[in-house]
Amino acid sequence: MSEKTRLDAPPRTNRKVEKSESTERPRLKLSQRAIVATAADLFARNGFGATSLDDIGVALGVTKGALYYHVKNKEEILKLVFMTVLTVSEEPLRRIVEAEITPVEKLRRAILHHVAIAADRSPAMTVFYREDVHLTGPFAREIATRKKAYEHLFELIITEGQQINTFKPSLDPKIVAFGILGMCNWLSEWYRSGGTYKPEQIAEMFSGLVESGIEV
Amino acid sequence: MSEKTRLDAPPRTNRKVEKSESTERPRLKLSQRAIVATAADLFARNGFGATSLDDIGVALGVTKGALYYHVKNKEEILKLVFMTVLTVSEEPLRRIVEAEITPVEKLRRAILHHVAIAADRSPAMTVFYREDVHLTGPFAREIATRKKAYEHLFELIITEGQQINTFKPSLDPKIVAFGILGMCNWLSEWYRSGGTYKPEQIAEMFSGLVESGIEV
DNA sequence: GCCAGTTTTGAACGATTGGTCGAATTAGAG
DNA sequence: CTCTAATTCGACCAATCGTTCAAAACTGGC
Repeated sequence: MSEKTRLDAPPRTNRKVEKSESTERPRLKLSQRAIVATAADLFARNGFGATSLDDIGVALGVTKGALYYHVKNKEEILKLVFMTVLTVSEEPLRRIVEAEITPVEKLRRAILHHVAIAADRSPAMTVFYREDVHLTGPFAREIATRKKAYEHLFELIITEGQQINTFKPSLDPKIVAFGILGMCNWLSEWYRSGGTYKPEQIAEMFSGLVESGIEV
Repeated sequence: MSEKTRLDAPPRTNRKVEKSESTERPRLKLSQRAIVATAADLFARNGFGATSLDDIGVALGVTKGALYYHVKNKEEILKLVFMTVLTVSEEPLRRIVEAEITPVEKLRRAILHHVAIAADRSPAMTVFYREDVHLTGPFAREIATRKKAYEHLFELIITEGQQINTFKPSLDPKIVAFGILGMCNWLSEWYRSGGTYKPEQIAEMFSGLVESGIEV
């Protein structure tokens, strides 16, 4: 934690609770993978700027100096979080768009795909959309570009559906795409695993809503 | 700016450009209102944790010490940003829900209301949904509560529409409400004033999408 | 049980941060 | 102009930050 702004009455949360006799910490083997996963969690919960390398180290049961053996920078950790999201997102969606199925079916699968990621990889997804401000230089531009490309794939599905007259031609594909993406991305604000619905069920409801609307 | 993490090649953006001969700065009269507005802008662009009080001072043409005459804390600034959002959001939506109009019309107006805020107050809205992590104590809880209440109002509209058989009874109002809110809130990620559409047009497209769907 | 390579420590660094405060400045009323 | 209160300055503080690095600790193969 180590919040930047501390109030008068410092709400210090007790860290390092487990200090039993011999076995000190869980101490899963340190690796770049573990660092990124833990960091994603902390970044999502406390924000990138308010998460110190100390925090990440403590969460892993390790000194912050040790992190630098596996990772170049704090920013590199953030970059790796972004990369994991893109890695699991881009390819599958591309395959859906290129598949030989109806636009309706494409849209359905695309929504399921996106909802599933937003739900299952919730921390990384949250970071992906909240902390892009902290990326700098060429990488920031690359992320922005690939994000746009991803959104464009949704747009393509809409456009295709309009061309074969399955989707209303009056709607602007870009706006519709943004609407759908917003609907799905917002999951990371309210979805908690173990809730009433599983990601597939939510995806189905979203699909139904987008396809035929809410009116009876 | 003053990023916490600096890369090897520091991409320093030139601040303090305007340094003409006599008239030094725009120097609008300093006030709590001005501080909050400027801070909202900076928080939205660079994040709360990465925005220093120095940054806010510079943006206002003032030393950071001066800020403390109008404001107690850095966190109080953040609190005030949150309050401005709630101030313009809650009351109008409540009036819409309580109005004597059809649920369809309520939903239409609610979407317009929400889209307009997300578009017009973009920076504050961005902060509202990105930086809630940095709130602590009772205020954090209050914001969470009022946020939930706001969402619940959307839910109410859906439920009402289902009861008079205008909306499909099969849909879960909560999920639909979250979907609509996500669609609208996502505006702050892509909407830029002066773009192709005005907020009212976007709201209309969203309404049409939600009401009758995308299929022809 | 020794050795080389890998991994972690722990202390230190320079920079920046949010916050404080008395002195200096400004503004307005009389 | 004068006096007072409101406002701002500018220097300062303690804490925390990301980062570095030599030394220590651990590791597996021989």
